[in-house]
Order: sequence, then structure tokens, then C-alpha cells
Amino acid sequence: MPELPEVETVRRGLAPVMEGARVTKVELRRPDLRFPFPIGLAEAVEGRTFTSISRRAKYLLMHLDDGTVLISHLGMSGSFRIDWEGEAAVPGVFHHDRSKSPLHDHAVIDLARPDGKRASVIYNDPRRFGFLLLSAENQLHEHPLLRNLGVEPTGNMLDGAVLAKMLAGKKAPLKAALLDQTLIAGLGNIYVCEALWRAKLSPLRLAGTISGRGGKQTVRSERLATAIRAVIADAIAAGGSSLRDYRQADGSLGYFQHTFNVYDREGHPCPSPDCSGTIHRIVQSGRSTFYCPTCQR
DNA sequence: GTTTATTCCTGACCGC
DNA sequence: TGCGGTCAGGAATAAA
Repeated sequence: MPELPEVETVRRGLAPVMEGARVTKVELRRPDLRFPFPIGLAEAVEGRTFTSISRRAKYLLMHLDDGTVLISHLGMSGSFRIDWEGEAAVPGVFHHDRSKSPLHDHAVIDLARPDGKRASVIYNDPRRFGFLLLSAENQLHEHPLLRNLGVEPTGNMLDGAVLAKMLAGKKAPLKAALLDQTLIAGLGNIYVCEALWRAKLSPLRLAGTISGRGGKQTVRSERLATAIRAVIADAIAAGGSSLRDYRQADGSLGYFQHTFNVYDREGHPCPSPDCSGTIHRIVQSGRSTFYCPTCQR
């Protein structure tokens, strides 16, 4: 499940291949993913050169030299793969991982790089919840999908004061509030569960209750902000370390081994050293929440 | 304005 | 072994 750290990992994998590369061909193998491909997408991208690959929340932004931006979202099951010309695909990969079958290679971007190498960047997405869209650079911040996004949980923007202010008065469960992309941009189900566990806060607690009077920062808001930043930073670091040898694997980007403290750990003992509780699974707004009722209050 | 439910999709998994 | 049912989840959209 690609959340912000996975998307950032994909970005770091794609950037050195795509930046400075000219697009020789774009092949769309079906008319749509979650949304129809924009009319003229291939023509708009072919012949242009990628200047940079950036990220906003879970969106990948591929900037072209004429001010066009290719917006990509991996949805639930999307991934990118890099095939280098002259290098055989790793045999057997797709036999072992049907989820990345060539059947679901929906878009192929052929590149010619300044160093003379040629590569194809391939978008694969079995469940087709992802999408590729176009925007103009100077309208990017007004794009309907991007304009309402909240604060990035990276860097030092998200602190206890900011968090307390944004959650003040909120009646939704803390879990739901943290998933709201207009508040914090890029958190998904997994890292929300992990961050709440680290902060020792219950996902059931009403979001507003971690703020002080008048939305002032509190010990709890400080603890949660720190936990969110740490969970995301750790996951990005783990993804970065998996990038080193991504070409030995199967060329695909964005998925890496990761162990979680609570996510998908129902029935396991709480990993917190000073807690003898058990991880529970509940459903909140239709989604699984994993947490320890003993130490998360 | 705020919050919750539904919808899209396919593969993995489980029980019979 | 095969079949049917359930589940996973990001975010637009509709509904409460």
C-alpha cells in the first residue's frame, strides 16, 4: 500500500533515471485507470524532456521542460518499473509475483538519456486505483487534487502546535482525522496506526481532545506530532536503503520489506517493553485499525 | 461546515 | 482442486 514513504521511495528511484531524459514514446495500453487518460497525453509528453521528479503527499509530479506536469498517483496497487534497453528482464519474476503481471502494465514511457542509455518507465497497476493526469506547472497549486492538501508530515512543519490547532474542536476519532488529507497530507492507514501506537494515543479518542484550550499545544499533541514525523522518516529511510539494489530485484520501485509494530498484528503481544497488552483490530469508518487498548489511551 | 458511507478494482486468502 | 465469499484500501463522490 503506497503511502507517502513509498511514494517518496519511488520518486528517489525514478529521479536519477528520468531527470534530463527525453521522452521518445508514450504507450497507453488501455483508455483509463481510475480516471480516463487525458486526451492528448501521449502527444503532450512525447519529445519533451523531464526536468525534475517531485512529490506532494502521495502524488508524484513529473515536470517537463515546457511547463507540463505529469501527475501520477499509485492508488492501492500501482508501481513503477524500470526496464533498461539491452538488459534482460529478471527471469521468473512475474511467475512468482502475479500482482505485477505484464497484463497490468498500463503505461510505458520510453526514454533517451543524455548518457546514451535508453530505458522504459512502466506503470503497473492491477487494481487500477491509480491514475496519470496532466497539469500546467503554473496551475499545479490550483489543481483540484492538490489544492486542498494539508501539511506534509516530513521536515519540521508538523509540530505539536500546528497539530493541536488543526485538530482543535474536531469530533471525529483521532484515527479518522489523521487520515484526512486536507489536514495532514500523505498518511495512510498503516502509518496512522503506527504513529498512534508510538504516541500511546487511542485511535478512538476524539481528535479535539489532544488539543489544549483554544487549540493550544499540549504534551499529547507534541507527542503525536513527533511520532508521526518519526514514523514517516523511518519508513523513508527504510525505503531508501531498499533502493540500493532495486535493479537486482525486479526493477520495480516502491515496495520494500517493512515490519510494523501494530499494523496487521492482531493477537500479537504489544511490542512496547513496558506493556503486557495485546494488539486488537477494530473497524473505524470501514477500515481496520490496529492498536493496543492497554497502553494507547 | 463536518463526518460518514459508498464506490471503484483485482488478487490473496479462507472455508467448505 | 475448485468454487464462492470476503477483505484490502486512496480518495472522489454522495449522503447524512
